[in-house]
Amino acid sequence: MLLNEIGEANIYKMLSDETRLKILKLLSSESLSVSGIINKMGMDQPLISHKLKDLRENGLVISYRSGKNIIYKISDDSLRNLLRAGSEAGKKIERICKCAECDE
Amino acid sequence: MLLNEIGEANIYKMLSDETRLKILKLLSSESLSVSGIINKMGMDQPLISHKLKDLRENGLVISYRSGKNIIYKISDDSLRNLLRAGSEAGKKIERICKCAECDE
DNA sequence: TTTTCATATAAAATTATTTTCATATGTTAA
DNA sequence: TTAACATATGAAAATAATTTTATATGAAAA
Repeated sequence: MLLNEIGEANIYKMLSDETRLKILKLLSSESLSVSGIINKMGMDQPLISHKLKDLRENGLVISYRSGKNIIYKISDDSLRNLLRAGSEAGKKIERICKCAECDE
Repeated sequence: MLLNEIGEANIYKMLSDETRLKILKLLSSESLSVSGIINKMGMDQPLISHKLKDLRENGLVISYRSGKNIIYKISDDSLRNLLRAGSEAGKKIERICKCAECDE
């Protein structure tokens, strides 16, 4: 991951990975520990940790320790709006593609 | 580019590339021919054509011929909302990163 | 009907991302 | 202070995306 450049495209890059996107969606409704996330996602611990690192280093999530656990939460409400807009657009585009000539 | 799977993450993938993002932003305010885009972007023709193909095959833009030229336009208004939400979130996250411990 | 212009495409070369595996670190419980 | 737990990290392996170069296609003008 290229961490040095910060910018809008980076946010999209973070969301472009299915795993990171799922994690962020989980965190958009509740804060969770790493093991909480691992459970809900059913994926390997190091993979989840790497994805969390990506999200953290790009500022999309924030973490803090609570006893044994590290809790992750979404960093800003504007990301919830972004997720909404993305899922809106996703539906629309999907419909467009069903009829038209994209992918041909 | 993996074209077979369609989905939300794909839209984000399209926007995660600076060049594609710039093109889409251009097209969000006006329809343009390929050469129009090439001029505004100052980049090589095959590169732009490839990026347009990505965007087209993923349903984010639509094209039609007009005389000698091929005109590209954004496929749906929901993408304009998405771009707005993305740039909002971008600004917020940038601010968060300026203070906090991301990227450390 | 050949030439020109605008755009697209294929294939190779380059570069980046993702995943996995092995291991390290730091906190708490014993 | 050792053992156990939760999480992070590094490095290799696997996979994917981007860029470039060269060439093809197809519409329109000559």
